[in-house]
Amino acid sequence: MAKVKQDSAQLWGQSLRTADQLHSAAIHLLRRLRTQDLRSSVGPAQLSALSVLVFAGPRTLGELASAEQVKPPTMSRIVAGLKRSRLIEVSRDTEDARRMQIRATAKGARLLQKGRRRRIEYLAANLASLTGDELAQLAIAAASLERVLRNWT
Amino acid sequence: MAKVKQDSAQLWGQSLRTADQLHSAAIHLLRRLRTQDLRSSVGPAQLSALSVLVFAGPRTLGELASAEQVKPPTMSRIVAGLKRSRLIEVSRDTEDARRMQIRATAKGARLLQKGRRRRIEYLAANLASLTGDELAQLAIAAASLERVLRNWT
DNA sequence: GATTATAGTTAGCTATGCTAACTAATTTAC
DNA sequence: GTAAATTAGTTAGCATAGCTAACTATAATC
Repeated sequence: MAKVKQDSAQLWGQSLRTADQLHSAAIHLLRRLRTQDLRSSVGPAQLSALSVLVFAGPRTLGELASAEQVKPPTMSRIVAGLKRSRLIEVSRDTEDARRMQIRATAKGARLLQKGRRRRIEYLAANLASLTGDELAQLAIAAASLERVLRNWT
Repeated sequence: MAKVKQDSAQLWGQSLRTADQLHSAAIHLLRRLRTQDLRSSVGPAQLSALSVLVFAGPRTLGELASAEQVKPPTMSRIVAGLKRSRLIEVSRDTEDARRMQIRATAKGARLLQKGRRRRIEYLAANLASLTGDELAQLAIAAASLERVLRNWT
């Protein structure tokens, strides 16, 4: 019993240390990558909502808000901005006139992919200092992390 | 030559895929963790600047701005907010009266550590779904990533 | 048909980002 | 040793993004 207790305490300790490292690394990583979002004149919240539409398909405003963990009034303004820039199109749901169908336009998809490619190439270029093994481990770890995020409580 | 070329092309391909995963994971991770900051009544930019002061020691406004990759007017307002909440103290540099010496107060350090612990414990709790091996790999990967960030170009 | 619930919007607050233009202090040039 | 240039930070003004509270419009329920 004492053994089990000690083991799980150690595991928790390592979880805490790892969580701390991940937290710090994620903050600093995104801060670096943010510098690549040049003069797109589209803010980060708009880009992030657009990415949901591009990668997960059309959504209602409420679905977008919950995907982005934001309240509806906030998403309402984000959608208004994207619409003004013609990066999305909005129509009424035929079944329920309260709902909106929001979809990315071709222009929106192009803009997103371009910015995303810029960020990712910038990061990939900086991963070049790693060995092949380290890179492979990083890929495995990223997959673990994605699983953790999918199963989040 | 052809062999080398092909190898480095494959390496670049894996770097791109890994970069993409990391990018996505970092975004979603921080979005989750952000939900733990709600009650602190101190915004994310203020918390982040405060963390620099707590972990790296006193700084001038310009140093803080560049550490946070933000322009001086923005940091000026962030500092004003922290000062209003008495989380930092500001004094003039005795050598150069243009400069400010900004340091965290005990209250600031306490608030930061508390919020940080909340975030990290939340993340650590969700890492519990990983096996010990996966957790260990994640820790190694986080260290690699931190090295990449330190050597960033 | 009246009430209740749901989807989004509007109004108004705060925080955070920017640039341009300013003040004040220090350094450099002559 | 003063005038000019540089440096540190602030102020003003604008845009984006987050929130709550209160609203409109549609749908579902009783």
